[in-house]
Amino acid sequence: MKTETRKNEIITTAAKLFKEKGFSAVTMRDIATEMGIKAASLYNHINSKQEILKEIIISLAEEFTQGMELIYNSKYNSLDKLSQIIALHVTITNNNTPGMASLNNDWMHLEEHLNYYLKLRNNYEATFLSIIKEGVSSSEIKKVNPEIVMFTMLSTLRSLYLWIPKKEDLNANDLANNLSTILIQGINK
Amino acid sequence: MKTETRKNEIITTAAKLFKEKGFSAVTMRDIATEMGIKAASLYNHINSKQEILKEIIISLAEEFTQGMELIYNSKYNSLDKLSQIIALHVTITNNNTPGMASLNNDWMHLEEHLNYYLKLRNNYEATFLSIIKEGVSSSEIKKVNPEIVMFTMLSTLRSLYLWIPKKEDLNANDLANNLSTILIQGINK
DNA sequence: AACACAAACTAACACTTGTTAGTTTATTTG
DNA sequence: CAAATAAACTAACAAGTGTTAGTTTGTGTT
Repeated sequence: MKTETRKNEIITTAAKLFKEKGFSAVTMRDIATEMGIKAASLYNHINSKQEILKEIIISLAEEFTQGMELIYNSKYNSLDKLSQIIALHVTITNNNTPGMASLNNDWMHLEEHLNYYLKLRNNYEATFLSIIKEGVSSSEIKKVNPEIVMFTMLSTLRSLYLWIPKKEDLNANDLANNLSTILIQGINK
Repeated sequence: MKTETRKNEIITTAAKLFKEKGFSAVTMRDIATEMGIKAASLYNHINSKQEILKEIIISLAEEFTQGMELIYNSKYNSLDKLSQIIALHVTITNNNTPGMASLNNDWMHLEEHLNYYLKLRNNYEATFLSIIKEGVSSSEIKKVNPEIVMFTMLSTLRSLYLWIPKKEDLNANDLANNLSTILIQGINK
């Protein structure tokens, strides 16, 4: 595809603005102005505002699905799998912070692609949950409510997009290690 | 004030819609339709769409500020204070889930009241952080990065509005206790 | 009966929205 | 040079936006 480069510039610019104000509050004129062109010119490269959102969110969701599948099918124990899930989130978020903001906050505006997105998300969470339950069964993990464990971890991981840009001194590896320690070992001495 | 009741109905209805689609995607006509009246009628009770958002967010932010002040000045040890912060979030969120969605996702649209909101939030986080640092100093808490600890806890607590409505079987007390265990003791057996 | 008032209404406004059509400009390719 | 193509432009649209003005309706109080 020839226009792929310019199209990607639009998507990147849009994602940055979507992160700041949300999908609905950003206009096509906002995106165009940010790029130094007119709104109508955007349509030489993209078909609609919706399509921009879809491109941002679906590719990320598929990346997570793929990563989770790999981890689930690996032969590590449950706690190591959880650490790898943490690393997966840190890596993806580190590569595309603005996109993660849209994934978290604007998925409900996907319209035609909403069902597909929800399918991926439900599948992701079901696999995540089953890894935790395996850990409880094998006595690696305390007898705690597995859903609350997943909720705690996912909440933290889904918020990474807010914190990573504010802490540029922390590298991705250190952050992943710190999070593993805190989430798995707790903070009590 | 006499019209306080009707005004509160508008705010409650708006908060519910804001939770589903976000502030910017909800129109005054949406809110009115949900209440079975016309958009113009809303203006007998409120001054602007902005004002609705302000009423939702600022009152919650002040509630958190007040609760945090109480906990900070109490004579409990650091870990107990952290448990109380968890309970504070569970209680407030349990009482107003839709409002918490706006607080988390739509604060950037506060405009005139944005600076005041940010002041409250910065103050809240600074106090939170100092409680964690005290715990590290007094050796109650492991030598971990205090900011990452706060980030982990706050991410989880700020996401409660998403999970509480889905788990009506869990009562507030159980949830707070479970979260305290997981966040403070960890999940490793 | 007369009045006050909360709360709804209709109609309209000025502006913003996403998007389309048709055209121009500059660069690359044959 | 000629042709093709990428990428910008101007102008305009139909629909939707928050909001205002002025009016009507119903209910309770003097």
